[in-house]
Amino acid sequence: MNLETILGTVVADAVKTLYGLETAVNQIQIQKTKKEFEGDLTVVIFPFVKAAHKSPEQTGKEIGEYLLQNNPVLSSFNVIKGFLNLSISQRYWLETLKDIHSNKQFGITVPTDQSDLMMIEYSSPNTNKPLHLGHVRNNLLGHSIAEIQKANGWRVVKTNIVNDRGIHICKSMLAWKLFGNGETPESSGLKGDHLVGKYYVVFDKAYKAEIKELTEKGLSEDEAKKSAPLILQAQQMLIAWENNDPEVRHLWETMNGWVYAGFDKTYKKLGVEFDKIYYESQTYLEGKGKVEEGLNKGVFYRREDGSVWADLTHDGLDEKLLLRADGTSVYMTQDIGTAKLRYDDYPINKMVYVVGNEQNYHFQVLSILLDKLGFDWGKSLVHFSYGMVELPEGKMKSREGTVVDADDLMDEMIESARETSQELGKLDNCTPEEIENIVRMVGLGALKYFILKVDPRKNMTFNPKESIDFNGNTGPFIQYTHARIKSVLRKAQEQGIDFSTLTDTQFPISEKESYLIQLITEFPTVVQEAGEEFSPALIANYIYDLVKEYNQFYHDFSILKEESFNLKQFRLVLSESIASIIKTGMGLLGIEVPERM
RNA sequence: GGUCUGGUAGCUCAGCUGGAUAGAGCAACGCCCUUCUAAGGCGUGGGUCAAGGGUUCGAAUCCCUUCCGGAUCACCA
Repeated sequence: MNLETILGTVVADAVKTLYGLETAVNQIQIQKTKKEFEGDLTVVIFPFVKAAHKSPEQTGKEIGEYLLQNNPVLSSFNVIKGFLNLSISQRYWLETLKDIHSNKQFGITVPTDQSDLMMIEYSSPNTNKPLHLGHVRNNLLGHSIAEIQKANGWRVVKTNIVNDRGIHICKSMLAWKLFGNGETPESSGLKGDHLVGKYYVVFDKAYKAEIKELTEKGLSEDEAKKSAPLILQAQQMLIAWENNDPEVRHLWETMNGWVYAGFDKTYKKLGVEFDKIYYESQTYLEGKGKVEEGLNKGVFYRREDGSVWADLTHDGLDEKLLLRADGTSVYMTQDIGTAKLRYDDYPINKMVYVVGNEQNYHFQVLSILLDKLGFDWGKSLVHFSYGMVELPEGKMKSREGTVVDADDLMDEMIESARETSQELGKLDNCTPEEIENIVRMVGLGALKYFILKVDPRKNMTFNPKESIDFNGNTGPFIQYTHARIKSVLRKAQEQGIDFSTLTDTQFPISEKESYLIQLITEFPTVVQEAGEEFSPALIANYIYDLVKEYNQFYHDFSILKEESFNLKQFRLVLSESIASIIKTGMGLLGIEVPERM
């Protein structure tokens, strides 16, 4: 039970005893005391003044007296306006720190075999172009939220549904066939996904040229788009693919193979991975059966042309197509099928889709459809809907070449980390392997933190002209603090100082120090909230606050030169506890922290 | 047009389940390395919290209206 709850209970008692007012504990407002006032926690008194028939100051004083007498954890209080500021005894803080320091799993709930299972779908790339910054946000959020849910006691299965078929894939294939001259990743030196992406762009250019030619001949824009030879060929290729044409299938397998090899490298560098990968080419026919079933049950209906629809007007939505007139399936049909497959494969208690907010409508519909089809988990699926990454000029567009490439961006970040390290002379005593590792951690740390610190639901802006910072509220700032603490701890160890625990817990500490312990105690709540709200940003911002406070402490107090053994030991234990939270917390964001930098 | 969503410092963002004088970082300017890592610390300047109204002892936060962005409403995925 945390301190707020303990105090809340006593406050409720106080109000009842003093004024006869029944109050639920969770109705009592207890917040951290603002820095400019004395105290650790503050009770808001205004809600009780009516029952007390006294001034806020007088009421606060009476409640304060009661608390002081009935809870040994408190050392003093003061009342300012309607705010009762409580000071917690230093002994309590020291005992708390001692407990936390000895708890290797502090803030983390480890799942067991009996824990509920959460499946998290993320990444979900198309195999016709390389990953860009938008995908990076998706992957980082997906990976991080998986780590956070694990830390909240869930068994987690991370899954990826690869969109490996369709007309867009055929476009790249066709362009390669027509203009590629047999180019391969080996012959070109290009990463496979980039090579295929190149031909996607080639297709688009050639296609646009054909459209232009046709419109100049008098066709309308629409007609030109539909009758351009290239698009007709691509459509034929798709049909050939669906008919298992050996040549087309072979080309498809070859080019997708290149893309997967490229994706693997990108995923590995980003530090994300999957437990189970589904391929749309294997699942896209699933779901038709379910739609037929719904049709028979009368949940869906068939139009004269043979297409199948769901009428969602009673749910405040439109009508939705589920099968085309020719009987082929659409996106929604596939998602129904994929969902069914997954529930056949795993005992899923909760399904989470990490997909951009542009698909809010799709998932709203999917949830309703699954529910109508009788899946009891349909209603409870979670669409973890995140915002777009925008450039200062607006949206990124693949075809217009305004995308920020994932591989390029990671490489640039690592290179600027290298430059900064060299300028500062930080890594002069390290081996080349160590340097490589640190520079990678720092560069990627900066990128990941930059993305994860913002509220996932909101759109965010990325300006490629301004490099991502290494100072201030950044990943490297946090990593640096961790490295500094580790450095002090190494020195303490060399000097043979014992900081395995707190020998004594009865000596005075400063306000800054007790405040740091208070911050530490908030970590489990933050992890829990991050899980409930699906927000890695909560963890990022918490770690930043903790680290900022610690740096002030580090600047103002000396640790190893402190003469009092109790204080020296305490500061080491405090520092080690904070380093541990930094490491755990950053781990939940998928960010590594170096031992030195 | 319907639905959803956002508007906080020059820029990027916190704060939003109502509480004290709205916070950080970047950018600008100034100070601090003979002391545990200066990727650090301290300070200065910078705000009609889009606008107006309402509820309340109290509103950036809740409600309504308006203005300005973004997404979506495909027999694309």
